[in-house]
Amino acid sequence: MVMQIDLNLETPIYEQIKQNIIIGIANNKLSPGEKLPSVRQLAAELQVNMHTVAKAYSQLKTMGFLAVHRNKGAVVNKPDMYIADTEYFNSMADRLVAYAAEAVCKGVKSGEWISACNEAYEKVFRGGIE
Amino acid sequence: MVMQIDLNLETPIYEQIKQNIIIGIANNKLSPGEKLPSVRQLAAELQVNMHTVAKAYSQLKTMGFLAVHRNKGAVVNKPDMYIADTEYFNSMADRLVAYAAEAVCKGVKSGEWISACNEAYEKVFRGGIE
Amino acid sequence: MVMQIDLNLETPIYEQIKQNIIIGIANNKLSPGEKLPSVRQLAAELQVNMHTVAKAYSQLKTMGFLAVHRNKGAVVNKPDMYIADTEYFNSMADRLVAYAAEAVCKGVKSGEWISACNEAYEKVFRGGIE
Amino acid sequence: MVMQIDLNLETPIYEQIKQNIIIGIANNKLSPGEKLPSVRQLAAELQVNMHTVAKAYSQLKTMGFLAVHRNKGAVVNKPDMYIADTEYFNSMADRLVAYAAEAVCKGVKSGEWISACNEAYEKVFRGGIE
DNA sequence: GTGGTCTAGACCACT
DNA sequence: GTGGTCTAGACCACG
Repeated sequence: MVMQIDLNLETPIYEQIKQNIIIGIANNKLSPGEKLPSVRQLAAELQVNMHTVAKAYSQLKTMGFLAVHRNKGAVVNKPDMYIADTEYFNSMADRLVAYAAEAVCKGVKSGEWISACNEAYEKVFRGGIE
Repeated sequence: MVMQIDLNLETPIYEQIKQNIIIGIANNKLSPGEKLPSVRQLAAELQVNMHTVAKAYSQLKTMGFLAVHRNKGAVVNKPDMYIADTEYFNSMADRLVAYAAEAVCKGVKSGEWISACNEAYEKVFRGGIE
Repeated sequence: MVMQIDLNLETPIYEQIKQNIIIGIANNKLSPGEKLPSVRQLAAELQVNMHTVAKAYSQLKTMGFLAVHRNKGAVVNKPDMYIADTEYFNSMADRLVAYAAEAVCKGVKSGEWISACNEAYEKVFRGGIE
Repeated sequence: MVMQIDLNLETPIYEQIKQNIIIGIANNKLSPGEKLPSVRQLAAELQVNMHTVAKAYSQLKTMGFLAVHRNKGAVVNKPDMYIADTEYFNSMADRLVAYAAEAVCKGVKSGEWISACNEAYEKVFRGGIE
């Protein structure tokens, strides 16, 4: 798995790592049960500190996406470990409002907004039959 | 204009102020040419530090939403000062991908995602004919 | 609030800090809304590293016990932020089984076990009317 | 004796093995004088490393539950080798306090706590007259 | 002055 | 060789 990290971005590195892995899970580049590189390996690859990677892994573990073991490294969990609940739907809605507001201000039309949202979804969708 | 600030949120206060103003512009509670309260006034009203409000105004100025004059205070700009360009569309798309990926992972269906996006847009839309 | 930390224990320092704070909340030495010492302050007091305290605070935040702000430090949350759900009851039961088994092996009588459990509860109970 | 090992748990494998054996002794599935499988045998059965089983046995020996002989393998000790002393009661009390504190914080009532403790005890009790 | 992030290096637990 | 813990020091965002 290739990962895109931009050290100049305001987004913390560990957040970027998290996002990359989440995107990987979403579009099936990372399947449940698949092993991720060790913290040391990934840190070397991305040229960042080991602890930064460890923090990303640890938070993904808390979010339910990964299982992390002392000796076996990090492994992608089965989907039932992190399936959406009502609370998630609410927070998702809230976060979208802030983005939508800026888009509206900037004159983005309803159709443009929806098609951008749709493209984003398709871009990361794991594909296959639902 | 009433502003909702939650000091307990992880989002920085100045970001919350920015978002409130942007939402206000989006749904026409704030019209182009309208004068905003002074930094001191708003700070007192929200019970936050003056610098915090100043930072929000300053960034909104950079984003093109406000015009800030030395003695006249802050005024909402005309839409052509901050209309979306290609660069904005790209950054919007990038940010949406991160959200969409988490949603996909958590099993949110395409229809659910789109309707959430649509609701968010309608919630902040300034109304009127497209 | 006085805190008991034993560097020679196998329990990680940050866990000990967490436990001390949880006990403090349980027996009302720490009330909702009360401010905790800053990470630097507590670290100096306990003679441990700042980051170790920060980790404890951060995990207590995740568990819902604390609200942590960039500038205001850590504050004890209101009880409704961390009230027990079914899942908690189950994990609590599981953890108790391991302890009970050892006690049974060691010939601890049912009555002794129950009274020890009861004493532990009373020792940390916040007192007052339910 | 069937043993439940969950590699995905945060609890170290050797701890899980220890707990299983202790629970076995508690509810009389393992009687004093009974021979346990050899390190190699159990390791093969559980599909874990030999050293892991050896560590569990060794610690159980230190705790007084097992006698381990060079060529005879591991045997369950007689109860008088590991009967509770004051020190054990104190450590048990300390461990219970940490659990009780979290329960109290989370609003678990005294009765709920006691009945959970009681159930845990009954679940592992070896049966018979006290 | 507060916590957050990142880096760095050491030692340990686990298998 | 894996992740976990602890220490330490630098810089930044926030107010």
